[in-house]
Amino acid sequence: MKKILLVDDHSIVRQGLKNLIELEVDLEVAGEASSGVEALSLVRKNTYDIIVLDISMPDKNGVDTLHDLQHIAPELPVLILSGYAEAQYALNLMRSGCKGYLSKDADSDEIIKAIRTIANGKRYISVELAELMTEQLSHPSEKQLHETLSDREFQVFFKLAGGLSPTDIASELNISIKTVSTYRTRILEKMSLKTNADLTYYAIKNELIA
Amino acid sequence: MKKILLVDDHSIVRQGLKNLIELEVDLEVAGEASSGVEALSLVRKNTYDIIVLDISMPDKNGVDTLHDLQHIAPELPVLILSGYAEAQYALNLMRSGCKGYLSKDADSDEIIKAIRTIANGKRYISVELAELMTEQLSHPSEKQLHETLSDREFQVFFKLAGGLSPTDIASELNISIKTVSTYRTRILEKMSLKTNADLTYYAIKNELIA
DNA sequence: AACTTATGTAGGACAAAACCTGATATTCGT
DNA sequence: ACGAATATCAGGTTTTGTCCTACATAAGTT
Repeated sequence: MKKILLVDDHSIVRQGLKNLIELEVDLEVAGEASSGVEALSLVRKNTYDIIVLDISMPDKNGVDTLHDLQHIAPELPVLILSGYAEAQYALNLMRSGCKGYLSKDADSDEIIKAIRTIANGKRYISVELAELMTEQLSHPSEKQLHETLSDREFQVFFKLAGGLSPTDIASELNISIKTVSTYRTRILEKMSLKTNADLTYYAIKNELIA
Repeated sequence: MKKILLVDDHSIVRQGLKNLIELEVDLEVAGEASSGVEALSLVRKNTYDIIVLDISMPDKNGVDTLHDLQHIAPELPVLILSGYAEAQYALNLMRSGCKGYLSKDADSDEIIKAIRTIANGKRYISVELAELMTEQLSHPSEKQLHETLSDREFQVFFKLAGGLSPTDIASELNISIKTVSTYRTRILEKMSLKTNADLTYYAIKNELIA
């Protein structure tokens, strides 16, 4: 009987997972936490075979929680559940030591399968994630995404993220708009992003802009 | 027996809600949809007493779905479930005609209470929301910027902030790009902002997008 | 009722940006 | 030192988007 710790700030989600899990004879929900802090304290007190962790929680997000878990219980395997299909998040998390990453809209079977695989000490890689990883292998890096940018690219990235138009950027840097456009393409490519809004998003989340 | 239609792209969430609901003798889940499109088609075919709608869904987000629902079934009351912190959104959505607004981390009792209240033709206002509204009433001048947007403007604002191109938006809403552009101008004007990046920034800082 | 403002909608002219493609530099591994 | 990879730069073409204008209807005011 594998003991599972569920961590998600939404009780409905926990409820849903619990239900799924209780249909399985070899799995049981041995604990629930609605926050990262609570999760850490449970892990200190009890033993579990696997922890299912939501990445986006208010007080202490999944990323930080995962990070701390690596210290207090490095052997405890973690399955990350994500609300979004956030691509590169996944890779960062896998590198940070989680054993699997699934989007919340994965179907029930896949979730159960992932839990079981991970509880048995293996890694679980979804099809989407596998694709992403091979894609990333073509431009591998331990660096932060934006650190792989060249000097010039970073300049442009920064300005685009701040909402400057290509025209303005071109004139500030004394280069052609075409050039700016080329950099933009490369930046998006390197960072696996799609739109300027993604750049802004990234810059805010990484505190490159206030 | 009140018939409920659940709309959420995460099967786990539906599962969780279903469980809660099935403990109540007077409520039953009469349908489930995992997307806005599916929800609309179910609403055309069957009758329900209430629809519980997640705002953040991939194909057609809750804002748009709510908008369409007002046309095909103006009498059908809607309870919006939101993943994000209540506040911001709520007022816009209430104006757009939903009968209640709850965050997903509301506790079970509150969710059931909201469903029941709304299914009986009343509005459900959570304590937080009520506070917000009275606050608004006492200082009407201090409206959040985005609350001054019209229905349509808000739809477009949301999409622009998320990085959708005018072309995409036009096609999603079945209006001309020119119209989208007009809305954009009005949005920027009303909010005293300048660029799309500002919109993204605003949306992130105000937790309209995660 | 007359008048004003807000809203939803586009057309056309023009401007801007994206995309594809290709040319020089520059840097780096071995 | 030399070839490979990376960075810097743009032209041409096509796609997109913006801006200004306009109009009908709804809603609100005097």
